[in-house]
Amino acid sequence: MSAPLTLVGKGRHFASLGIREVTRQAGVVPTSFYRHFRNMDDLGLQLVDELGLVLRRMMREARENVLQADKLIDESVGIFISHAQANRSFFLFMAQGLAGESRAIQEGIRSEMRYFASELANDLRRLKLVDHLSDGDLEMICDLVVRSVAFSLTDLLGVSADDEYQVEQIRKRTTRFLQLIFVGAEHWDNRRP
Amino acid sequence: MSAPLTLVGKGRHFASLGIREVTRQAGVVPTSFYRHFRNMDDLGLQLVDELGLVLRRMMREARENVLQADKLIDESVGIFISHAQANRSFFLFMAQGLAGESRAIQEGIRSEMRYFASELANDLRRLKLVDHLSDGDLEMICDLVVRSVAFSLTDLLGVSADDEYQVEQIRKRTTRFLQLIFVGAEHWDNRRP
DNA sequence: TGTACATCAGTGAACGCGCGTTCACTGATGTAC
DNA sequence: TGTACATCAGTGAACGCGCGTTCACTGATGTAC
Repeated sequence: MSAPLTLVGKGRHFASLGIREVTRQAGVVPTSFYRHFRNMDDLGLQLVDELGLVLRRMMREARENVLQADKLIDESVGIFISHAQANRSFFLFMAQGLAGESRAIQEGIRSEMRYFASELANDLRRLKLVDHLSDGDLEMICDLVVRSVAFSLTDLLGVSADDEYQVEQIRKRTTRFLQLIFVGAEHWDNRRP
Repeated sequence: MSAPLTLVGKGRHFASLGIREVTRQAGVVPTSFYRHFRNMDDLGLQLVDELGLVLRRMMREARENVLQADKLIDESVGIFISHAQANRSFFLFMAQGLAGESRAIQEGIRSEMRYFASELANDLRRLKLVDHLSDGDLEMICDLVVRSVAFSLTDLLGVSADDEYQVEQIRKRTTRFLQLIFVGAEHWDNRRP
């Protein structure tokens, strides 16, 4: 299962991978593929499941480390970036899958993102940071946050992992995006009386 | 050149298209491909150029139709959605290319988005809506706007074009995203004194 | 403890097929004199 | 106006190759008695 990720990490698109290619990378005969997966789509879906685990691990780490509310954004973005670097191939796969060929994979990734957004909403409620917002508005705001971060992900995956200057730029920019969104959230109820 | 777009419109991923497949769709013998393009990447780059034209046309229409500042968001989102529907395949190609195989295509699409963001910044300046923002902050905000809209695009392309209910949901949601961002923009200077 | 059997990941040969790319070609259209 | 030539999109046959998938197989590991 790590073979396709390796190939994706090397710049290939998941949609263009073939069974022989994947098994070759895995150092195994093509026939073995069918012992584990019905076809490439099936493989993709299993990768989405594993992606879910990676995201949950990331979320847990964020929860453990973000203690003060005022550092929330900075810390979270930092954790996100370090996880994205550590699981580059996984996140590349995720970015590709969002506009991918298989509707099922697309849906899987979307649903991971929705889950992520709803967990974020829970956390913000728990921290009592968003008492003035309705559930619907909070959900919308968390969705926007997750999307912005996901888009930053594609920036991050576009630059070399050890280009520290660029990575730092992306970190700063993402942080500012989130700050802006939260400034909007603070003043949101004024707009919808 | 419209043949690959047709295939993308049918749910295929550009990265998985072959020369024979494209020429077959175009109703032409495979050899003819080489009269026009060196390879699939070359084709992709030419599509990016054409995509630029589509975006510019959309921008022009938005400029002509958005006269009152208070309707700016509603109108722009409406125009965006109708163009996205009218050029579905083009925008699918764009969404795919962002995480695609070819670095050159990726860069091309990114640069279109940057151009779009900077034009938006100009327009907002011209309308005197953002006098309190520094150039850097304005640029950041416009970037976030463009990204949010681009992400909504992938939502839109995921639903059937004639599912009016879903399209309307996406329209509303995108509008709210932008409203939130602009509320944040209004109060932004408070945060960075 | 030893024997018999089930399970299952991986093997290797074989298949027919569609792929990208080459080549010399045709035939329509535009250009020069 | 008519003739000669250049340009260029499209043709069709051919090539070698890698693809997905099938099949009967091997050999290691776990389980039952």
